[in-house]
Amino acid sequence: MAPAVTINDVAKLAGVSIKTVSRVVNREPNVRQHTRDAVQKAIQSLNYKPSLAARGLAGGRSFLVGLMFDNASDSFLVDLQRGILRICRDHHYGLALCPASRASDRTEDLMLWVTSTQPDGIVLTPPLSDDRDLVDRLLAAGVQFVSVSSAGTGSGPAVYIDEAHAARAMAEHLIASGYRDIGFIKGPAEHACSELRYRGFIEAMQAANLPVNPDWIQVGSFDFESGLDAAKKILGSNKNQGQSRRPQAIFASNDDMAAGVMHAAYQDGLSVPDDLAVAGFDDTPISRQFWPSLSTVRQPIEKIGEHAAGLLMNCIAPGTAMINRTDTSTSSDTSIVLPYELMVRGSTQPAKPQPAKP
Amino acid sequence: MAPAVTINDVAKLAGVSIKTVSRVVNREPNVRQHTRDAVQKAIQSLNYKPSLAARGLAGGRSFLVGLMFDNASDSFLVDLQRGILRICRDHHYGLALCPASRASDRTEDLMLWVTSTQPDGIVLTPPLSDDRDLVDRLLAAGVQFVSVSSAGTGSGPAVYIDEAHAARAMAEHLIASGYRDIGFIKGPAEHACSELRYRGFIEAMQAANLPVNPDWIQVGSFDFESGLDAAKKILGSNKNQGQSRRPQAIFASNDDMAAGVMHAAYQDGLSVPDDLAVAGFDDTPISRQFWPSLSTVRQPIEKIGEHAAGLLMNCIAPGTAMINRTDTSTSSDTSIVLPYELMVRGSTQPAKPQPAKP
DNA sequence: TTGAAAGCGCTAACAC
DNA sequence: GTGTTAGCGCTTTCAA
Repeated sequence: MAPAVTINDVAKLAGVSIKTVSRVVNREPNVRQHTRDAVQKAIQSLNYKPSLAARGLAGGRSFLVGLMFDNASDSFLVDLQRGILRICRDHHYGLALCPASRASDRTEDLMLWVTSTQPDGIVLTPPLSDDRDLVDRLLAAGVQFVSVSSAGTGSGPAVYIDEAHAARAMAEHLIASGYRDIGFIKGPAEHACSELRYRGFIEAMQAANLPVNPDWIQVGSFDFESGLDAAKKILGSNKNQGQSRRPQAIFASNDDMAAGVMHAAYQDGLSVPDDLAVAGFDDTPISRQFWPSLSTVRQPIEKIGEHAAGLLMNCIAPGTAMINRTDTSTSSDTSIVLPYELMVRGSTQPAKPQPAKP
Repeated sequence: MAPAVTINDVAKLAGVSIKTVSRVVNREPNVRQHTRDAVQKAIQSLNYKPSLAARGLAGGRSFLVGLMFDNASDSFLVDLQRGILRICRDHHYGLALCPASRASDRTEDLMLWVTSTQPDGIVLTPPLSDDRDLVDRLLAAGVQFVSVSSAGTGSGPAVYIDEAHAARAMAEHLIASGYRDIGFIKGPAEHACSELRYRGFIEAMQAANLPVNPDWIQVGSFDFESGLDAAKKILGSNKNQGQSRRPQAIFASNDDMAAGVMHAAYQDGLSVPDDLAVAGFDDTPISRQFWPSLSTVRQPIEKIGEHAAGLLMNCIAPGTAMINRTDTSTSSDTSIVLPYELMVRGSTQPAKPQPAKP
C-alpha cells in the first residue's frame, strides 16, 4: 500500500542529496530558495509523503499525540478530540487514543501504552489529570503532557476554566432569580472540579446569607443515572415527613446529572421550571435539546483542546506555527485559563413566554 | 523519554541473537521452550518494549488502525471507538483518528492522511463508507478497510444491521400500537441508511394498507436542529389550512432528530405520547434521558466496532487471537450482519402507568 | 549552502 | 532451532 516513493526518489528527481530534501521537508534554514523550489516541485510531482515510521526511528519522535481518558462523557471526548485534531493536523501530527482500562493497576496499564506507543506528547483529561501517581510516572518517564479541563496536580501545564468562579456565577444567577431553597449535586471525589464547583455554590449561598440544607446536598458520579438517584433523594426526602419540603431549585455539577434531575422531576409530575428549577454545568448538547432547555455553564471544550495541543506543539514541534492566541484567554507560559460562559435558558426562567410564531 | 532498552540489550542478557528475541516477541514458531522462557525473562527484567517505529519501518507495518469519520454523532463515535479499542488493545495495535476536513477535496485530504500515516487498516464510518470515490481510492492504494454501520459500496467487508428490516419493525410497532397517521423524517441522501430506513417504513405502511401523506414526510440531516425544523413543518402544516390535520406519530430516522421532534411538540404544547407519539433510531443515550423516554431501534455500535476491528485484525495481524464470535451474528468471511433490537419506551406508549414508588 | 556516511531498532531472507 | 547479514527511509553528525 505504501506509495513506494521515498526521499531518494525526490532527491534524484530534484538533482540534490537526500539531506537537502530532508532540510526542505523539515523547513530547516540554510537552503537556497532556488534549491528549495526545485525540491518542492519534485515532492509535488512525485506526491511524496515522508514515512512516519522512518522519521520516528531516525529522529526519535513518533509524530503522535496521545489522548488519555477514563470514563469521559461522549460530548466532552468528541469536542476535545475535534480541537486537538485541528491543531495536530496543522503540525502533521497524528492523534492516538489511550483509554484507561478497568485493569487492576490503571497507572501501570497507561504507562505501558506510553512506553510502547511512545507518543511525543499526551493530553490528560480528568480524572487522570488529577491523579498524582500517574502524573509522577509521566514526569519520571520524561513525557510531555498537558492537563485539560482541570488545573491538574500543579506539576505540568494545564488548560482550564475557573470552575469555582463559574459555579458561583450560576448559583448567583439562581439566587438573583428568586430561588432561596437550592439543592446541589456534587461530582465524584476523584475529579478535582467536584470540590471546586461545590465551593463556588457554597460561596454564593453564604454571600447571600442563604442556608444550605444538608438533605439537599447529594453526591453523584457525573452520569445520568446518578443524577436521577440524587434527585430522587432530594425530592423524595419530604415523602416520609409530614410536610412537603423540597428545594425550589437544584444545581447539578454537570449536565448529565441535571438531565437526571429533570427526568426525576417529570416522573414526580413536577414541572420545570415552575415547580423546580434546574441548572447544570458543561453545556453539552443535551442541555439545548431538553425541554425546557437547560441553564448551564459553557466550558469551551474544543478551544481547550486546541490550546492544549498548541501547548504540546510548542515543546514538541518547535518552529512550526503557533496557535492563535488573540482571544480573551489569560495565558502564561505553562497554563491557560479560558473564560466560561453562563448559559441562561428555560430551566431557570419560570416566566418564560412562548416564542412568537412568524 | 524512551526506555533506551533495545532488542540488543535483551539478546545480550538472554545470551541469544536478536533474531531469536524477535521471534519470541512476534510469537513465531521454531523456538525451543527453554530459549523462549529465557528471552521472556530478559524482556521482563529489562522492561523491554519494542519500538513501534522500528518495527514499522522494518516490517512495513505501522501497528496503527485508522478511524475515518465525517460528522458522526458523539455517542456513535465514542461507542465505536470503545469497541475498536478493545480489540486493538488485544492485538497491540493503536487507534489513530482521521476526521474528514471541510477541505475542498475531501477524498484527496483523507488519502493524504492515509499515505502519510500508513495505517495497517481503516475503519470507515458513514457517510464515508457509502462514498464510492473514497472506497475506490482506498482499494487502489491497497489499504485494508472495513465499513461499519452500513453495507458499504459492496467493495469491501462491512459490519452492520439490517436497516430496512429494523425500520420496518419500528413502523410495525407504531401501527400495532394503533397509530395510523404516521409521519417520517428521512436522513440525508449521502447516508445509504437513509433510503433503507425510509424503505422499511414505507413497506410497513403499505403492508398495513395505510396511506402515506407526503406532507408528513420530511428530510433532515440527522442532527437535532433539522429534526426540530422537520417537525415544525409536519406539525405546522395544518396551521394554514382551516382544519387541524397532523399525524398521530412521527418516526424520525435517528434519535437526534427524534429529540428535535419532541422538543417541537413541547413547544407547541403537545404532550408526548398522548398528542403525538415519537420514535427514533440508534438508541443513543438521549433516548433514555428524555421524558418520556424514546422508543428507538438499538444498533449495537460498540459490538460493531469490535467486529470491524476483528475483521481488520484477521487480515492485518494474523496468528493472534480472533474475536469471539459466539453471539447471534450472521457472519461470512467478508461481512457481518448484527441483530438490532427494538426498544419500546414511553414515547410510543400512551397508557403508561406511573411507576410505583417503593 | 550542500553532501557523504553512519546509524536509529527492528524484521526478513538466508545460512548454519 | 538459531544466528548472520542486509536493509527499511529517514535524521544526524561532520566535512566540504
